[in-house]
Amino acid sequence: MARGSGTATRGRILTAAATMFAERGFAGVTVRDIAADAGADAALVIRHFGSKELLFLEAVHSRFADRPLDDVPLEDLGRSFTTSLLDADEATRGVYLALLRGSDRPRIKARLTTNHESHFVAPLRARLSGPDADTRARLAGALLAGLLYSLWVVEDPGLRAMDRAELVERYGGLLQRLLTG
Amino acid sequence: MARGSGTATRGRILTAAATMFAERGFAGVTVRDIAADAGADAALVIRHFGSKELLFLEAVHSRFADRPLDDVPLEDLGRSFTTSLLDADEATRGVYLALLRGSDRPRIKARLTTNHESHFVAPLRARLSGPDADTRARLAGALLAGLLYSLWVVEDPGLRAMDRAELVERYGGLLQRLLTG
DNA sequence: GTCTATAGATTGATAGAC
DNA sequence: GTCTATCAATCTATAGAC
Repeated sequence: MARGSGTATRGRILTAAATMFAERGFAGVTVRDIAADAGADAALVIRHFGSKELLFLEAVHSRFADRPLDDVPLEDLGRSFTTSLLDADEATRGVYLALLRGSDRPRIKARLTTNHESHFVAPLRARLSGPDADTRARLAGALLAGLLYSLWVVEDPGLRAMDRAELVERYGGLLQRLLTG
Repeated sequence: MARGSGTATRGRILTAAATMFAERGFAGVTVRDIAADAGADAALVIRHFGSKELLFLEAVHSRFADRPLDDVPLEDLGRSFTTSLLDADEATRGVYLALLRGSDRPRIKARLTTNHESHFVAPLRARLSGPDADTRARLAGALLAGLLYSLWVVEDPGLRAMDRAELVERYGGLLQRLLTG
């Protein structure tokens, strides 16, 4: 067992925490809930991770596809990235919502910010060039975040009912125009 | 005093609640806090409003400018709407964040959804025509929400540091292209 | 209408035995 | 490393006197 990886119980707690936080958010889960799910004791959870918030930060990791964009032609980037976001699985959505709704806590907000940067802005900027590459990537990040926000947080019924291919074509097309004007 | 408006105390509770919820969010304020700020008793707060959540829903109203768009030429709509959002005051931002972070509660999420519809989508759709007016308005709503999300929730430092006029020009210009392609 | 008092439940976190 | 027991501090909401 690797150094610092702790016991099997620690691993079970981490797994339980990741699942439950993604399903019910930070406030919706108690330390006791996690302990019960992991077949352990509440005191042990705190002993291993220090606090509920530290456990949250350690357990919850965004899982947006790491780098599915390297092989994509530059002119397909907008639609391709949009597609990959729409294909995000339930757990990924859950983590996103948990971070969002827990963002009144400074450390959770900080995590949300770095996630936004590393998952949305950075991958796009890496494919762009020119003096305003950073600006375009950030504007594109805002654009993409708006789509997820509308679909997953607000749950705009009109957007949800929209044909997926048309959504990719129109929103992804708009993104593409921003990236390679 | 108008029928149903209740007492002066009721009004003070409502005012205190609106202010404090906007500043600290739903979870960050207790009924006791509100009562103390209103110079009343916690029990009275519940007696008047039934529950903390009902008080929240009654006290918190989004204040995005109601309809500043009717006099705006159609070709300036994108930049104009973007500008008005960037000019939102502190209290408006607070309400938006409180709704967002409280959206794990079904009734608060419902409020967020209707606010999104009435403040972002509906005003734009009212100015559009054609068979896909509704679709374009909803996509535009997502776009705008993404900007607020990036600036106010994620607080993307790159976007925050950006020149305001350039932000309006680029993001508002993109919105304009979506509205009147 | 307003208050005191308190129920009643839950929470995160700690102390200390084993 | 794991558990029992419990602290100590919340919180929302209610009952009932005035």
